[in-house]
Amino acid sequence: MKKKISINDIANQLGISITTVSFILNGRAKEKRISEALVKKVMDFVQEVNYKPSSLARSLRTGKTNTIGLLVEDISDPFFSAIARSIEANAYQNGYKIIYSSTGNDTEKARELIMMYRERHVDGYIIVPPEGIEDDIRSLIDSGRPVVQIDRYATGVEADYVVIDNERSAYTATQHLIDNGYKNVAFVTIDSKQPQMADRLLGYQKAIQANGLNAVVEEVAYESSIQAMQQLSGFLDKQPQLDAILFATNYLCVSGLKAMAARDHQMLQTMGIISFDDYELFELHTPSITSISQPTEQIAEHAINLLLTRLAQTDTDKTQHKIELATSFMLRRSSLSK
Amino acid sequence: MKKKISINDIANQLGISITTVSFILNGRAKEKRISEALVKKVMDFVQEVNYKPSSLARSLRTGKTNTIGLLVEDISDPFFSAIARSIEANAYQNGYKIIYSSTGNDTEKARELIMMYRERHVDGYIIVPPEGIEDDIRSLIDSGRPVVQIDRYATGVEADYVVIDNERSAYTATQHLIDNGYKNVAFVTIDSKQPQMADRLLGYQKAIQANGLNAVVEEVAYESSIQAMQQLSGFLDKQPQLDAILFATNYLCVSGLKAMAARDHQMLQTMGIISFDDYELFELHTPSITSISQPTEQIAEHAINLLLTRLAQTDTDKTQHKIELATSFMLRRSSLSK
DNA sequence: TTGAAAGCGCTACCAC
DNA sequence: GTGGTAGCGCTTTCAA
Repeated sequence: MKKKISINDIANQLGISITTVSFILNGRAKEKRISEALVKKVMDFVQEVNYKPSSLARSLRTGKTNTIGLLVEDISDPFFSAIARSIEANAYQNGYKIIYSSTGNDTEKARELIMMYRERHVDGYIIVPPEGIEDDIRSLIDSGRPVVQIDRYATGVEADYVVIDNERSAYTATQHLIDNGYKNVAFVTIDSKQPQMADRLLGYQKAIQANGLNAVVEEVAYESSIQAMQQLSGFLDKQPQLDAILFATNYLCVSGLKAMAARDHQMLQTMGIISFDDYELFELHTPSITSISQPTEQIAEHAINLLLTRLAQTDTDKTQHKIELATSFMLRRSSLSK
Repeated sequence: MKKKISINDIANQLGISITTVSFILNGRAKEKRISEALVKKVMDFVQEVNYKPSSLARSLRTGKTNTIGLLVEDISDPFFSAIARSIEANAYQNGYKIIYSSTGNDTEKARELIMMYRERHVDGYIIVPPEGIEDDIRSLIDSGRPVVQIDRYATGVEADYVVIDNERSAYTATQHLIDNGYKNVAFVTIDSKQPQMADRLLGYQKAIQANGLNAVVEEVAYESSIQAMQQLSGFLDKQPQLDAILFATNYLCVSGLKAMAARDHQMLQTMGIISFDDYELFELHTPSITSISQPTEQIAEHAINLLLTRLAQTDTDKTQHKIELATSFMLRRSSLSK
């Protein structure tokens, strides 16, 4: 099979030095004014023996691995896997490979993973930061490794980020429910102080306040779908006056739908429902579920572009780029007046 | 920050040779009978300066990168992302990192990706093989790189694989529909000759035949959800006698559900429906959708174990391991007699 | 028990 | 225009 041919072999076979071969291979032939004939000869030979430079040796020498570390909360979540898919496509187009991991939103695990990536000499990072990871991100930046955060951001860290307009989206959704005649709108969220959730809460609260209504907020300590369903079931019992719910994430909404379906099928028909993050089958649900859809492709594109730009520039630009994207309101049945 | 300390620095600081340091670091102190005192001294110092060996240099030297290449059809598909998640967890536990890509079931792209992985000196491969990739996989195996295929397998290649019992699952599902009184059961599949689809078709056909019924098979040239929906809509028009459908994949089922919902909401209630691959919201659909659920965790576990075993053994064991797992039949409303 | 030194394959500085 | 050669940081054989 492939006898693992090296640059040395090429040079020997052709009776020239490896330096020359290296220059030609790296497209610096012109610059070094190497004759066209030689260039062609080398290129042809390289083709013929199907020589591929060892990226390992190159990386060892240059310190660059052309690898990007992607750290999401959970790769099996449709929102994150959609982003992963776009990032991957973009990265490969630019000669970068992705190595990924799921943090499970666990700070310790995320910390370990960052260490591993560091050891592996990952060139840049795209991270969905869990709480408490601030110092690690800062340390990455300080040592010259670019980091782009997505979906949320660590507070007090000067790292680029790409997020959505959470407050406005929540406000609009809440107002929409109110406009459709709902008077007792609850907000079901997770037990987290991270900015994306804080902003969604804020948007909800502002809309409720602007309309002189009462805010009802339920924080779910999300551990499993079943446990969340139970908590939500209890919540529905205790708040019989509710006529609408805004869910802060799609998996909370799914748990909520299950809780309602299990209790009382009628409730599902009359309750006003909106979910953050779209889900393919929301459209097919009865009633179809209105959602706030995040532009996954745009998020991925901005993130990778930001990162590639930083990777390309040699000087360490300290300005922090903050990108906030708009969401799409997917209007369906569940939020209309009943 | 971290001044990138090397094994040389350690040796210098401690006034010993790098050989000794290397032995200690690689746990060969006993074997080399290095004094306890020295070992402790070195370990302490390593701790203190937080030294991490360069995996790059080590890889260059040893030829091992502790990286596994994962090639799936589409990482944003819930089935594949669930598998990816499990594989990742397992791999990390064993000191391996994952680098992944989506092939989009495109042979050319898959081929390129395998080349890239090869250049990167990936130690082993877990692949969902598209059609026409046989030679590339064979070449990988021949050059001593272990490959485990999942979900399907390239015909005529002696590479390990982990799949499910497609024929039996399809047979059981079809028989279940017939048992519930459906007489005109169609099979909706994709335009592919790959073994997993061929086996599902076979199971369906055998069940139909065993019951003396007529087989109706529709092959969808899946390009997009919308296009699939249109084709299925036309199919439903042309086959008004149908009373049940077995879908070969979950995305086909989703398209089918959309097609039915768009045409005639009544049809959704009376048609017998079963889908391959479970989908979280199938349970919440009205009616809830019966499905054939694949054991993603088991698939991932077997795949990674197979691979790690091969990676561990030095001799090239030529016996091909073929693992066929059972599916779970998720009985819900859509397949019961109406 | 420990150390010297040869490479793994490549890039880039400096000579000619 | 082309070539010698010094490393990048590590493992491992051989010697002491």
